[in-house]
Amino acid sequence: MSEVNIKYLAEKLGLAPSTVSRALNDSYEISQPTKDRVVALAKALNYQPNPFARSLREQKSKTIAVIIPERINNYFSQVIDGIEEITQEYGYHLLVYSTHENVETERKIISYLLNGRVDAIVMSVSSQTKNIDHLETVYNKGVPIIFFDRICKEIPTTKFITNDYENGYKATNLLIEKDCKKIYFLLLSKEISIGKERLRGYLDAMKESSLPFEESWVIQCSQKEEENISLISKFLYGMDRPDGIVASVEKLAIATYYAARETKLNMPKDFKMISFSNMRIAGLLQPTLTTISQPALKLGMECAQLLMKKLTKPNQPPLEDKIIVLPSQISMRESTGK
Amino acid sequence: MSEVNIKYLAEKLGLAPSTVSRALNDSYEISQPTKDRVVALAKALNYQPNPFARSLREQKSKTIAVIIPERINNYFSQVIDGIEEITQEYGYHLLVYSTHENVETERKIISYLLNGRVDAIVMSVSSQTKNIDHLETVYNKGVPIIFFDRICKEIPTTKFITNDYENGYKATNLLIEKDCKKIYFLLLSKEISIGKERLRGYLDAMKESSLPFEESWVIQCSQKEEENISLISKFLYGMDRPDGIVASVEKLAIATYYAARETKLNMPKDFKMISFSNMRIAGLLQPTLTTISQPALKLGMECAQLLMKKLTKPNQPPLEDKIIVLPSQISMRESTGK
DNA sequence: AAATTACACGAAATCGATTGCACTGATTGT
DNA sequence: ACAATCAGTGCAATCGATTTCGTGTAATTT
Repeated sequence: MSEVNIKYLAEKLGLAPSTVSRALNDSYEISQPTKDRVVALAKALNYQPNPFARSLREQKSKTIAVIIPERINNYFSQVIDGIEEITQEYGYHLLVYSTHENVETERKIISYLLNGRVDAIVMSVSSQTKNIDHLETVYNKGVPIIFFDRICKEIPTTKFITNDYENGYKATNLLIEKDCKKIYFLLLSKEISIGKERLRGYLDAMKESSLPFEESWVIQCSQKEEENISLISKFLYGMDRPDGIVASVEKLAIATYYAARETKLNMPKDFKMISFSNMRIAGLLQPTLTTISQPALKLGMECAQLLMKKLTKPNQPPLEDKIIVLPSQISMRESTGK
Repeated sequence: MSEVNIKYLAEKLGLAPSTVSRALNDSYEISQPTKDRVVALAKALNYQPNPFARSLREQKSKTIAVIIPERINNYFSQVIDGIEEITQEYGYHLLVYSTHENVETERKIISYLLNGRVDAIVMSVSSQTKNIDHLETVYNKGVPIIFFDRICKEIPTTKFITNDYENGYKATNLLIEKDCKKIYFLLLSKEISIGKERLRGYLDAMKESSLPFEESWVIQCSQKEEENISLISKFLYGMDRPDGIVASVEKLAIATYYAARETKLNMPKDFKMISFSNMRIAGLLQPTLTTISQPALKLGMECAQLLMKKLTKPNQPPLEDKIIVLPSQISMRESTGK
């Protein structure tokens, strides 16, 4: 590829490779005239240092892995945009992987990353993840790891989430205020940390209200769109259907729209819904969807900022074991009634 | 990080590093018993070869760059999913970059990749891209590059697109069949190759019909959502507003929905619309949107397949200079009338 | 018995950049 | 006047894996 290497430059300049290297790195031991000559030639030949030689020597890759459960999801796209915005400034590169919500894939991806290929990992765990051996391995190897959204509490590192408990609570109360008497909660999977928090908010809100509640109102959904639609349709067909639904993730809200269409029920007349979602077009659905949207871009930026500090400044302590909570925003729309 | 290297293994086994390397690579010069011992220990210690040492030596990175204009777009997410599905099997990694439709960013990203960091580039050029020096540099350096969707015709390499001309033509005729008399075309930017093709299809369909046509019906939109909405609203307010709209990209269709709401016009009664789009929820909009959706996943997979062949098989010729066309699919929905 | 050959493995060079140490010539201190 | 200091540069080792070229042994051939 690029035949212009440091040895070639050295030859052209009548200097030693080491001198060229030091000149390019602006070392104090090199005289200004020499530096100027070196830099000039490097620019003229468009010299680009070989990243692998450098990584090998320095034991760092200037690369960060981002692992997400799915790509077709605005939320994750926005988070990555946020991460990239910051890391780009520092000359870092992003390896992006999707687990497709599959733990086995997650394990495999992680195993590829334990050989120094990346300097750090930013991830949102798959909904299937129960056994966290692979995550512990990462931690034990000393690779900085940051979790976001779907975090793994057991690993002592920094995690970023939104105020899920609070919003689960608020969302539920919002439906209660709108006079809903029977509120269901759609859960993607019990393993997801944020699902749990949102559920906890819902449960507490239900408990505090004087409304009835049954365990079976917490609906465990799957990854498969079709299954979810028929599952939701099933209980919407029932005489004892809910008149309020809290969807813990966007795709369940969408499934509910399809189910509503199938069952010919009218939203918000027959039932109201609120969903956690970062869709841009929530305002174009029929009816428009009341959402709780997460500050995805900001979250990505903060993750990256923290990482960059850790990776680029000398003598940084390990990432603190703490959870940073960013506030979400509720947008009232038609699906919860006017 | 990982202290288990080939030298360490060699020591433990009482062998030379070269022997260990050969054993792990299943060289014919190593006896079976020795191979077994080496492989066993490597597995036991969970030995992972250092990717940089290997890349440095072999002059290849097993990494591919994917450059897209924006992340928050299902189409691109699906393409990347497709690419990843194939490249993962071959042990390749994906560096993903977004240009945010900015040529300067595009240039910068490309410049980072010319030092051997990646073995190939798969990209969709930004809508601003006119000057293609940076793309020519890539080509001249011998880095395999594949374009998709928004291609750069001037570079002699393989490009993947969908049958944009044909679909622009079909979409327009579809509106004509639905009795539209005045059909506008929403264009994102004249620089985008696919925009041009879709436009050409529209123009030809208009020409062939007996309908009137004016140059000003091709609306040049920008990247800014707000600007587009007010631009579209403006002509929708006019007395001589269109009764049919072909949106060349998804975001313009969305802007049109907002504009329709603002101007209190009814779709499909007052005007009909068809859009190129890969939205999953086109069927949930009000009215549901008739779309031409591209085979994004498949496109990604075919790109990757071609690349993998080029990169993993010996003595491959350069990527052929040709355009591969994949068929899109039209989904009729309410926005074009029943 | 000498020579060829197959086999199993080791030594050292290589990829390209960085860096600890050594060396030269000039300047400063005593 | 002679040692000590220092700026400016080169030499060689290093990072970890691969690979070229050998080496030594045993088996087989002539």
